[in-house]
Amino acid sequence: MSVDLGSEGKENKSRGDRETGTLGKLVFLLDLVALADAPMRFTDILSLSDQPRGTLHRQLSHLVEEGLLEVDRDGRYHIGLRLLKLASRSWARNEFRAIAEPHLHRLQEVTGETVHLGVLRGTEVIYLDKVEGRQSVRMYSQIGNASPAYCTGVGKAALSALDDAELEARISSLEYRPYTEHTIRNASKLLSDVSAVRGRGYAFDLEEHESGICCVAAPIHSDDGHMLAGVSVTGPAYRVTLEKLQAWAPLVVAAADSIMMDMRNRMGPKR
Amino acid sequence: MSVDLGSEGKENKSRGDRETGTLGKLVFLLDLVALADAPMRFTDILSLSDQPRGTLHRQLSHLVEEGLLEVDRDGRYHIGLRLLKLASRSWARNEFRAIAEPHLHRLQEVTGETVHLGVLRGTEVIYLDKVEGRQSVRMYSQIGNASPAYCTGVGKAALSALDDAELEARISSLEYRPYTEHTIRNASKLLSDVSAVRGRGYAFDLEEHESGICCVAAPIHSDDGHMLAGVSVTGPAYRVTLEKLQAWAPLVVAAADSIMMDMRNRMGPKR
DNA sequence: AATTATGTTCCGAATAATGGAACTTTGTTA
DNA sequence: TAACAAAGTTCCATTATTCGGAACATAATT
Repeated sequence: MSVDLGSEGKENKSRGDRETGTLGKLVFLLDLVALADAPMRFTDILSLSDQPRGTLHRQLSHLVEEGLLEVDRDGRYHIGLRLLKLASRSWARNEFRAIAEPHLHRLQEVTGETVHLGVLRGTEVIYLDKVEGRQSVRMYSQIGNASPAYCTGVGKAALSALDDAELEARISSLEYRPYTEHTIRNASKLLSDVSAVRGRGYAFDLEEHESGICCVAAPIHSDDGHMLAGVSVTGPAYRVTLEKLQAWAPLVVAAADSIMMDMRNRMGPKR
Repeated sequence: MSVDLGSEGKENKSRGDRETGTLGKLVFLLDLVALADAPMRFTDILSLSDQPRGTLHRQLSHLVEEGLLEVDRDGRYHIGLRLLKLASRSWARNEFRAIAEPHLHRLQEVTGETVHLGVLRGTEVIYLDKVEGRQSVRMYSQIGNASPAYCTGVGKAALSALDDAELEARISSLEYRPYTEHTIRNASKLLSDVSAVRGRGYAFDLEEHESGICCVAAPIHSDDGHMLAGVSVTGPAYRVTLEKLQAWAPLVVAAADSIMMDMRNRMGPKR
């Protein structure tokens, strides 16, 4: 049996590209509805999708019929619960997540801080799991969340496992949005940081994504380099100093290595 | 602003119905992959979907292109992380969930047992949130989970808010699978139980879905009856006696009422 | 009540999905 | 390791669905 984390998808289409195929158009609408800052009504969606009214109306109707979207009494569209059902089911059965879980807990206990597991998809990190201390609050909040790889520990760790050509290709045409004053702002800065990560075997995020939040992260990758991920220990800057992060680094790397080991074993000897 | 929980979808199609429309066929495949007991390869899916090989192959390819499915190196299909991203985002912004959250926590603290929030969809309950005590274990596990309404507290509570005609229509052609020896096995039994729930204002689940697990639940519904949901307090039978459940009932009902109140306020005076 | 903004339905034309068959790759057996 | 079988992929004329403009309904606003 093999680890059930799929390979990475195709390149991210630039947003400008017209979505192709019937499905592409529909998924574009799902994204539109899910990522909008506020719930949208028919006309709001109409103005964002350059479709004729009739067409859009039918597309939305189909999505609603299938339970992928829902419309409330005010005519506002929301992602349907059917997607939650699908996602939760697949999350629960995700083999990679299951393998990593005990290691995440161990890491959490040793460090006392929050532990994340994230997977690289293109230039985004999607968080697969999160283990916090006592406060059982909002565990879900981070799971499924997507963040740019260039400003997160897990992201930079995962990027460090790419070869130069692939790395270049991914990060050259990126928009480097400055989340904080410490956020990396261009490809060359990122390249040098990633090469430092390669050297020492782990990555830092020193308030680069969120002010006051730091982390150490180590890369996880399958033997064939097809799957890239990372583990991290995260905490508030006032409590988590650079010294502490450095002290934890070996533990994080060890956890990442253990996860890789378990994956290899689970897959059996072949390949 | 209104509560952002959509109305219920169309009736559940019986599984035998051939899915109609391009989207319907694709979603059917998503379900197939997500609900399968074990990961499936191309041929496995082929044998379950009565499509020609070429057709199925193209359909799966499209789903993979859009990130809705992923294929691992062994050719096994899995739900793509894109769905996790969509679902997590919409969950985080779900207004109904957000409104209910503080009430769930309060209920958890008072009772010391696990609290659930579930929404009725057809004859299924989909859990929207779960609050546990200290044991931080697998909080996620239940969220997004779907269970039959007829054997869960939340389900029976939600059903009790339907009028007779609607209730009849939903539960008459149901398959009553006996999960435990206490599971309700037919429509008439369910009807009488639901009418008891209507009388007292709350529902029990006495080991009807899972052996050793009991709960009390109270109904939540929008003014127009378009949205049906429920809150419950759940625990192991050895600790949670019928007496305790009865003692908690007023608290659960009060929590449900508070949630309804907050929803009304959030929606503003009109309607 | 009149008017405008918003949402829904229709139907010929345009486009994308279909499915059988040929082809390639991967795995199995002698 | 050669020969065979099973699994997976591509191709393309046919068929079914989607497209989109315009007419039709329904709410919201003045």
